[in-house]
Amino acid sequence: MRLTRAGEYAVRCVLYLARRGPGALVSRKEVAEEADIPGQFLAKIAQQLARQGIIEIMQGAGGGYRLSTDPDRITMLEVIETIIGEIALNDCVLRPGSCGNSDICAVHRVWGEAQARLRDHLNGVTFADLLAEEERLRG
Amino acid sequence: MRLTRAGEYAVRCVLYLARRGPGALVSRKEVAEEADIPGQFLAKIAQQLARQGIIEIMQGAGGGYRLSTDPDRITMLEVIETIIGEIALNDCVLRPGSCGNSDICAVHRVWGEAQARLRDHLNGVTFADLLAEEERLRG
DNA sequence: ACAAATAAGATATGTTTAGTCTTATATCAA
DNA sequence: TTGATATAAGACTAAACATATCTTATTTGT
Ligand code: SF4
Ligand code: SF4
Repeated sequence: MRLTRAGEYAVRCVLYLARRGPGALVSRKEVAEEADIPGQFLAKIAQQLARQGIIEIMQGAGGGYRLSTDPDRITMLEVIETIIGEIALNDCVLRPGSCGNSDICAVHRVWGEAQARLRDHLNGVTFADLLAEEERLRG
Repeated sequence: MRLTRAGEYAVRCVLYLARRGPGALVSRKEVAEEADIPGQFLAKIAQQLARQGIIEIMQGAGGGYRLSTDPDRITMLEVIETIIGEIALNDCVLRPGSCGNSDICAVHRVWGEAQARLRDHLNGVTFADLLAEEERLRG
């Protein structure tokens, strides 16, 4: 895998929305400025998050973004994989056909297990957890 | 992180050398053909592995590559990081200065822990383990 | 001296990333 | 119903990176 800039921005965006409260409708401009994300780039990312159902986008004057569900039901894995696709440490894990050896390859198994552990770990972290940790760090 | 093609080739190269026996001197041509690696590209990768002390390169006629130590003392992490640099899930983990928030950022901690776990896991797999697993799969 | 083999640097080539630009569409409010 | 505000969607661009290959030099054994 590789966390691209877009993936990092997606996490920042969702975290900022979570921080503003579950129901808050926040303009793209505000998110972009406060979370330090290039505005137009954020637009692309938000559209992907919306397609995935993680956020809702309101168009037109007074529009903006809001979370479509509670922060404790959104995990880091979801947000990241929405943007960069399924996390894969080696291509052969995602597409076993890409290497003819994959069914008898010992290395393949190592990648598979490492990937599974990483995904499980990230899937265990919700944005509610992140908010709570932020509180702890601040206070 | 991201396992590049070069990283994958490095693992294949070391695994092939381990398979041929710890002391065996194997020509680049043989490694390239048997492990399915473009010859000149393998040369570059081998040079990096040699600089790191993982393999030894003998120049001149009758030259080639050999492991410089036992397969049970070479881990996947070592080989991979020799080629692609330290595994990093997010840039801020490797270079905290790259994001001003890193010391108060809850997300940062998640990346840090995930990265540590992944590296530990890969550091626990030696090429002797891989050879043993290959035996098990074959037999 | 010659042949075999790797070293090292320069040079493509293709893909991905990161971001911008432009035009269209939706919404609110006067 | 018109204008201002805001996002949608797709085309486009520039830079970085990955994946090699080519060329010339150097090393080594016979
Ligand atoms: S050799 Fe093994 S690890 Fe490498 S690509 Fe093929 S299956 Fe995957
Ligand atoms: S916001 Fe947090 S996770 Fe993102 S780059 Fe900065 S420190 Fe790292």
